[in-house]
Amino acid sequence: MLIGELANRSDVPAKTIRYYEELGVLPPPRRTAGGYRDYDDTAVDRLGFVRAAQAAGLTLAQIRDVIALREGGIAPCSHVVALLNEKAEVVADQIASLRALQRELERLHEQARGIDPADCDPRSVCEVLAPRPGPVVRAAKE
Amino acid sequence: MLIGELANRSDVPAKTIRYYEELGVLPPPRRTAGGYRDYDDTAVDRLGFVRAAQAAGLTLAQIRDVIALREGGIAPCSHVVALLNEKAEVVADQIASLRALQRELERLHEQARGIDPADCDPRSVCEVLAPRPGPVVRAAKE
DNA sequence: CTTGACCTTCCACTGTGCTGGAACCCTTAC
DNA sequence: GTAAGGGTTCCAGCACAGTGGAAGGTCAAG
Repeated sequence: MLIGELANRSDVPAKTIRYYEELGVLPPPRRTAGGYRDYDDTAVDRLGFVRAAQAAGLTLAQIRDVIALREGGIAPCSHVVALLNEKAEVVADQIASLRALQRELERLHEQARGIDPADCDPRSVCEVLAPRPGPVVRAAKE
Repeated sequence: MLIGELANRSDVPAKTIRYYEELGVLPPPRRTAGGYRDYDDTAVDRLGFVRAAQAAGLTLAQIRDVIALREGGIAPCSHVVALLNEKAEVVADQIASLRALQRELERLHEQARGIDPADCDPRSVCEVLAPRPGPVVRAAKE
């Protein structure tokens, strides 16, 4: 099957499929006489795996490594479990930061209630955002 | 004061200060005869505001716009409140996605318990990540 | 023989907030 | 005069997962 059909069947854009190949997430398929990529059905399974792994929050680099283990003849299960645990920690941290930010936003909301724009000292730009309490919390990333 | 002193006093790297100027977050200061940036004390306040606004999760572009209002003689308070509300919504969504991801990770953890690597069909790469239920949840971004 | 759909490669760009480095100028002390 | 320690500009790149577009090759139908 050509790349367009694979794209349709897997619901992954052809452009992305080529990108995955470049990253090593998808093995280079054989080519037709004309130089077109020619996939077999396992490519559909593979893309399904990639989607499942992304849904679990793995990066393409991690997914590539998992696949490399499998291609090297090693069942990657324990490696995958370790990745999932790692990810679970990261997610917990992210949730914690976001919750802290949520609290900060609530505080600012409260604070805004008590402010008359006319009282606002232009030097502070806007007192609604006046910094106050303890450790500064940066917005969570990723 | 020169940029280095401002950097020390505000705890923002000189490089970052120049970057903020380029973005329009900091007004271009006057220059010394030798071409050095020469700041007054208001620059320290301004950087304090930027940090507070970042702590509330605003982007530099949003911060720039808030500052532009203030420089245009308009008290930006109501605009800021709107931004904070917007941000609060985004944060709530992010927390929801991360929690969904957390549940998915727990599910996979459970699932992994019942799997013997030897049973794993290489076609699926690793059954620990076998997709299962309904809507696929992508990892939260930002 | 040409049109159109499909495929190929390659390079650049997106958003976000910086950071690093090169090559060069200014100021002060020695 | 020269060295150190500021400062200046501009260009490049980081992570991340793609996306857009140009220039061109392949293949089947009309």
